[in-house]
Amino acid sequence: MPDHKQAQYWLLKSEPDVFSIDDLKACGREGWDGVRNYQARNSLRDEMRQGDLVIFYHSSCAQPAAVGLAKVDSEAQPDPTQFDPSSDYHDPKSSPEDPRWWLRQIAFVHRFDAPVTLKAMKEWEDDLDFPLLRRGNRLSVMPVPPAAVAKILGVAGLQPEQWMKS
DNA sequence: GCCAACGTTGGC
DNA sequence: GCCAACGTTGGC
Repeated sequence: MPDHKQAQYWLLKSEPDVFSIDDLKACGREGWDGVRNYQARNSLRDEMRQGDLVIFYHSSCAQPAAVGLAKVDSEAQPDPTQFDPSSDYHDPKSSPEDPRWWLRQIAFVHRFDAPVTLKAMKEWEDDLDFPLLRRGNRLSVMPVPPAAVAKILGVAGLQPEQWMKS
């Protein structure tokens, strides 16, 4: 069981062509819909807590990198796109009585002055237990160990203590 | 319940 | 564009 007093940290992947850190900065807050992987769903629905810090990551682009910070800004909500036949994320096997897919509202916090690239992170010791750095990882929502958060913040020129206190 | 086929992710 | 990794599907 997770200790619900303990701060937790997350990484959310987004393709910048679709939704970038600048898009989040512009709108301020966005429902993180369209997640259709059960492990990621479980993180969204069961493990995140309102206020948790999020590392925003750009994937499938020229320079994959952590590009900023956000925070979990709601309790879990059913993802409405699963019930919308016109949506790419429609799931005919799900029902409003027993939703299969969930989302959280995500709020913008900070855009890094310079991205913390995947290339740079791969230089780190691999005892961090950071899922992003594991081979073949495709999770779009994943926990980040505090040591990795501190490293990312440090490379981004931020004071870890300022952002990581719970 | 097994597992081959298939689709998707995502770095390169 | 390539391809490794991995999740899902569906026949049996």
